[in-house]
Amino acid sequence: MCPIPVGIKRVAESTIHRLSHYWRVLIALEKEGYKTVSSRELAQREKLTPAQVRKDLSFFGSFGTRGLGYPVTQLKEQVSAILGTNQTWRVALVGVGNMGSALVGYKEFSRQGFNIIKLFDNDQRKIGSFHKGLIISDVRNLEVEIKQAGIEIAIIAVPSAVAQQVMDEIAKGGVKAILNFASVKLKVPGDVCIRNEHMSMELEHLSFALVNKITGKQCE
Amino acid sequence: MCPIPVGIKRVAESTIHRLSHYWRVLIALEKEGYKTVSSRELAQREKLTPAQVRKDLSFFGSFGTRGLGYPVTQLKEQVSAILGTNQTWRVALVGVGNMGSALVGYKEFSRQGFNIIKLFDNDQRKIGSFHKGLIISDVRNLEVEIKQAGIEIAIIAVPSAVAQQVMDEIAKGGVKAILNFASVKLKVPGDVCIRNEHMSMELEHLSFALVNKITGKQCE
DNA sequence: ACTTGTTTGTGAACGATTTCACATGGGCAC
DNA sequence: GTGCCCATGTGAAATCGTTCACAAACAAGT
Repeated sequence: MCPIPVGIKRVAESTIHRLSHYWRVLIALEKEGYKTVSSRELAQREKLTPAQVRKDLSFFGSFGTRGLGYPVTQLKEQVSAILGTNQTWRVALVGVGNMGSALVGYKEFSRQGFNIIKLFDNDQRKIGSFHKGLIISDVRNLEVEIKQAGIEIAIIAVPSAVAQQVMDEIAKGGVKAILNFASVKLKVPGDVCIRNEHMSMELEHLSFALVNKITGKQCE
Repeated sequence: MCPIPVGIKRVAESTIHRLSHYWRVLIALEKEGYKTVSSRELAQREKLTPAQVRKDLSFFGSFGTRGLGYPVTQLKEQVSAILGTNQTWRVALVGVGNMGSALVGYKEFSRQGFNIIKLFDNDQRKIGSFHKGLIISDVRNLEVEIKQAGIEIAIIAVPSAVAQQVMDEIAKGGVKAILNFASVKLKVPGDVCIRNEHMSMELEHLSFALVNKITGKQCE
């Protein structure tokens, strides 16, 4: 909702989101052999305006060369450092059900440095068993085991009814970043950052679009 | 990005999103026995301002009674009609892999009227077999079978590399609403509405928050 | 019926984000 | 070294979204 303080200035939520896009484009450009790239080219690939690209980047520093553009590899690394994707993160996943299992197997997470290293569930039949090489721990030990493993990010993939409860334990465990797949609004301590992945809401947006005959670009 | 024309006026993207939230709250309120609800109460439950709630709703009509508030059941139904969740939708899922399987089993979709009635994959070993009661069709028949089944919404859960290709077939099949789980920007015809579920990007947002020591509320 | 209290609906003010437009400065050719 | 070209970086303007503040309207009580 409100902008995010970084240092003194404030970044727009949307800027961070676009940064993720830039990062992906830069990786692609590097593969394609580009040495430098202009804000125009970068913008075209993401259907944005060149001005937007320059504003976004200039917020974090002066990465380009006038008359030339941005050095691809270098910018890629700088964006990566800003996003924190130049390091690996220790991730715990709570709820090894339908969705949870899929997320454990989701290659892209680990490929980008998000390593799921702990699994939790409340089902006695699952606890103690292995899932894709990881043992499933009892959710009742969340707080302790999260601390021991030095978990930095937690993914909540439990039924909505117990999500808040799980959330509270995770917070007690000192985790400051949470990705929530349960479709409820969770109460979080002031120093915890939570992102919601509300899949049903995206479908509702689509049905809204269909009912109201929204077209194409206007819908994203 | 840009606002969405509904009739003549334009709705903000964020308004639609909040409408989904209101709908959920209204369902809960109805269960709790509320007959009417004020914008203040509604706002509190979603951590918004009363003015925001009134602006959002007033965009679509005049649903409340001054001095009293909004009639819960009636408003719930009106919001539902606006969102298109008062009807059922025929959904196809392409890519019965890790994520795809999880989505088929995701109860909340069907509970809200989004019925996955067709599955597609390109893996010969899967084609023809049953998955949760649905037969898996050959992705090469996408266009035809989608038309035959009268599919209205498609979910793309295939590897990024083939997502665009699948997208094109879906568009040929006449589907106007797409939920995309592949982490690439897809080119879509002007009259197709696409929503992206980029899970890695949410994690990147979290790692950004951790690196930059963003706190709590500022992060959502 | 009149008055009082409450809450909606909305124009106007405000704040945030995007786009514009141009001065600035580096590369490159001669 | 000089001059031209080009793309960045950035204030200023425009657009978009949120909040404020209040008039209008309805309910309830007397």
